[in-house]
Amino acid sequence: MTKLDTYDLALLRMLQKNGRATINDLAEGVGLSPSPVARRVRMLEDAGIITGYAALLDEAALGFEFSVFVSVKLDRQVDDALAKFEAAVRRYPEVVDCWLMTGNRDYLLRVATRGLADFEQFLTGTFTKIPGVTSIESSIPLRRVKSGLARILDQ
Amino acid sequence: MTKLDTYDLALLRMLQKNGRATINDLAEGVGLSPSPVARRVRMLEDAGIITGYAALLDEAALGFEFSVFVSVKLDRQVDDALAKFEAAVRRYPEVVDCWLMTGNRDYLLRVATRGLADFEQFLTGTFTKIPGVTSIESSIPLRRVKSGLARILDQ
DNA sequence: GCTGAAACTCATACGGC
DNA sequence: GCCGTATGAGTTTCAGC
Repeated sequence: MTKLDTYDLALLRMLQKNGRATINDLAEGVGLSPSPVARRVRMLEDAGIITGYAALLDEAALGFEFSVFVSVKLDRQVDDALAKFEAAVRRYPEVVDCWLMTGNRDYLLRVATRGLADFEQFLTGTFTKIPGVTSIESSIPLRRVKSGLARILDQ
Repeated sequence: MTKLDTYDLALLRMLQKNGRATINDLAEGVGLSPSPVARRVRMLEDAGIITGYAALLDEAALGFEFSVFVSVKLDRQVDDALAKFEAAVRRYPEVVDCWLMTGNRDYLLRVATRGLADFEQFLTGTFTKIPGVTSIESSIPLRRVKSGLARILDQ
């Protein structure tokens, strides 16, 4: 991995705020001509620093207003429990985000559904049926205060 | 808010996977000519369903490998504690994500830093100094299993 | 509300510094 | 490694259906 200079960091900051910024926009923003900007952006993509681009969707506007944080503990006895659980989690669209935590086979998930009824159906109908899932604890958020994608670069 | 048809949903799905997909790509994907696709995308933006576009950055590649989930409880006595806390949280680049939870003025945050040392410095040096912050509980994740931005549309 | 074509903007590659 | 130009994509608008 090559070292990033201030131009690269400025480009990342701009692209994090607007992933559809044109090369010309970026060039003007950082004070270079379009050619080196295009080359640098391609470098950042090839180096895996920019992993992709996405449209940001308003979950509430799409009807998925109801998020729940779910804490899950897996049974130590069940073989391949982690692998199977993670595969299932990746498959379910309801699970937006999932982290493996330190400790006792704990996972933290954010599940987004249309409402409490849909959430309950997901939980009892499909989620608890994943082999190895033992205890489940749900926490309900009131409101999202800050929704970052990744750490915003300093300065 | 107008009802979304299957073309709109297909466009959202494509743009969620690739926020830089061209109008021509999208047109081919959904089976329309470029003109109506451009119009529909603009409509989705204007309606606030697409709230923006972002480059997805690899936090680890940028050196922010160390994430911590922080649970915070605010003092009921302190006036404006919530507003001040939220303003601070929005200001700190270390705080990537923050949710107000149901219950007793609880917040759940994800904090991303370069390592344990930086995290400790952030916690003791700046975070605990926010007025009203009483109890803090940290949980350390091992690995991110799924990193969604928003609920992926069904089907 | 879609199609297709024309005008314009943007991206990419290359020669020169 | 950057700049400037030229060529080819991509975008946008408009007339016609």
